[in-house]
Formats: sequence, structure tokens, C-alpha cells
Amino acid sequence: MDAAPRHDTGIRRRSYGGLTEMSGFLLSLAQAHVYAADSANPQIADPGTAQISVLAVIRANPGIRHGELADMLLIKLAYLTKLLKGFEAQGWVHRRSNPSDRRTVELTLTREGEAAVDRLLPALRAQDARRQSGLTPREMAQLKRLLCKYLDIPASATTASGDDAAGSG
Amino acid sequence: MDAAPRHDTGIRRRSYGGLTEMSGFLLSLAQAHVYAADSANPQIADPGTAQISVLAVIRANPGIRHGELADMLLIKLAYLTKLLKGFEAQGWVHRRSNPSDRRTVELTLTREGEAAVDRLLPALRAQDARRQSGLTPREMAQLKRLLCKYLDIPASATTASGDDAAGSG
DNA sequence: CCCCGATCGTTTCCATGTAAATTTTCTGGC
DNA sequence: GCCAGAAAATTTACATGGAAACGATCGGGG
Repeated sequence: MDAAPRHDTGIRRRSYGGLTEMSGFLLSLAQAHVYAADSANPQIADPGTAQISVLAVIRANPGIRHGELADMLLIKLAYLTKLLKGFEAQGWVHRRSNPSDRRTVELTLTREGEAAVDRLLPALRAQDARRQSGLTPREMAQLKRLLCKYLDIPASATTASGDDAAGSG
Repeated sequence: MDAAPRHDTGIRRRSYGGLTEMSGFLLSLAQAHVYAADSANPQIADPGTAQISVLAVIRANPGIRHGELADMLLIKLAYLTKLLKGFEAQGWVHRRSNPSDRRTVELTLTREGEAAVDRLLPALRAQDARRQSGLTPREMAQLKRLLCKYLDIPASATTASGDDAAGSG
């Protein structure tokens, strides 16, 4: 992992030149850190974290539309279309045209898709839990709370897994 | 006039399906949020935030090598090579071969490169300052502190505002 | 010296994600 | 019914960034 400097001409203190005062820079760096760790985990690298997120949201919101999904995950419809094509080819997602508005498509997971989420999401959770860096559990909780507020999303909207309208149709 | 949904079948509470419990997901979302805002700012969208970061670090560390730079910014050497080629074409960066180790290259900014940083970095800072979301200044400072600790980098040695009294609770 | 392994930078190819334009459908005014 | 405008999804072209393989150089052992 860490190798000693082989021909170092002296300790050189490298500086970020003030970049670390900017939240945007720190978030980019943190996200890169997460990406590196996630893509090194073969359990979740295959579909990728972005794809797992899409599947998880579809499962939590059966019948969701493309636009809502893109809006929640801050990705563009164009890219979502590509992802969903892949998912359909995999047999994980079903697209049903909405008869009351034929522009829209309602997304649901197939049986196989649910099985995939059951396999992938725990692996992703485990990966995330393993990544507690140097933060204490309390600091990690604080970080999550601040990020939720930053993003203007409920801090733990789904912790209680509200089974609203589950399987009612 | 209200832009009310015209044919909504009812208020649908969309859920993230437990994703918001994961720090990695929140960081991805936050970074996407930042990216969207930054790329909408014509003052900094032209070279892009990643490029500005590279220039800022070269300026803060004249003579830095490719590998050190990639290591600090958590990007790969392969991509850094592309960026530096662009910078050289722009006349912003100078590469000097190190005579004591001819594999390595020492990077410095040209006069024009320094001018570019002088123009771009303040714009980036302003963009960042403008993005205080729903967080209070105190919460934003706390977020930065936690991210620095998360990344294991010194927490803004040059922070202008005083240290907070929050402590580590 | 020459070979061999390690390190540094580059090149090539590929995955990820966006922007702009297009298609289809819904809504409202005539 | 028909046309104009808005909204939802798709397609096409492109930018951003990584993975793997490569060439060049250093350093140590025969």
C-alpha cells in the first residue's frame, strides 16, 4: 500500500491552494473517494452504484415515471433511457404505458429485478458501512444529516419502510 | 396561474427506498447538485471545475509531478495527461523534464496560466459561496470540517472565518 | 555491462453522463 | 375537428473520466 519515497529530494508539503475551503471541491473529492472504493468491490461493481440506485427507487415507488426518477436522482432523462433499456434487456424492469396519459410510462421491477435488488442493495449497504473513514459514528450521522439538508430531502423518509399500497393491485 | 398537475391521480409520496441512509449515495447526489449549478455558470463552465482545481494545485505547488497531482485530486494519471495536454496547448502550463529522473516531469504555470487562475478561482469561490443551500453558515462550516476529516486532509488551514465552538460533541 | 522488476507517464479503448434536437402525446383556443 | 404550445420520452452527438496495456526510465543483481 504505502511505499517509502524512493528518491525523494526532501519532504515537500503539498497544498491544495485554498480549494479545500470550497464545499463543492470537497464534495467532488469525497465522491471520487467513494467511487474508487465502490468500483473496487466486485459485488457491486458489475451493475454499478448508479444503476443500483435506480432499481432501488423503482422498487420503493412502483409505477414511477421516468421524469420523476431522473428528478430524484439528479440525472438526465437521456441517460435514464439508456439505463432502462439495459434493465429491460436484463429482464429487471417492466415498462407499462399509462392509458390515461400515453406519453408516460410506468416503471416496475420484475420478479428478477426484485431479486437483483435483494442481492445488490445489502452489498451496497455493507460497502457503505465499511467506509466509516476516520469519522466517529456520531460524526457520520451528522454528515448524513447535513447532506440531506443540503439536498433538501427528508433526513430519513424511508427508514420505517412504509408499506403504502404495497402489492395492492 | 397555478401550474397544478392536470391529471394527477393523487399525491404520491416518492421515496428513496433507504438509499438516503448511505453516505455514498448522499455524496453522489450532492456532487451532482454542485455539478449542475457549476456548469450553468458561464464564468467557470468553460474550462470546468476539475481543470480549475488542477491549475490551482499546480500554482500552489510549483514543480509538482503528475503522480502527486493525480494522487491529491483523486484522478487518474491517464486523465491528467489529457488535461495537461490541453493546458499546454492553451499555453497555461509548462512541463520541464527533471534531469535527475528523466521519467518525471515538473509542472509549473506560465504567466498566462497564473492570469487564468487569477480570473477563474475567484469566480469559483463566488459560485461556491452563493450555494449555501438551506444550510446555515455554521452548518456549512461543520459540513466542510466533516468532509475534510472524511477525506483525511487538513481542514482548511487557511479558513478565513474563525473556528467554531461546536467541538466534536 | 545486461537483464529483470518497479515506477512514471502516455496511449487506446470503453463506461458514464450531458446537451440539443426529434417524436409522440396531451391540453387549450378557435 | 384542427392548429399552436407544453410536456414526456427518445435519439444523436459529444464531453468527462477510468481500466488496461504500452513505452521509457531507474535501480539492483548476475
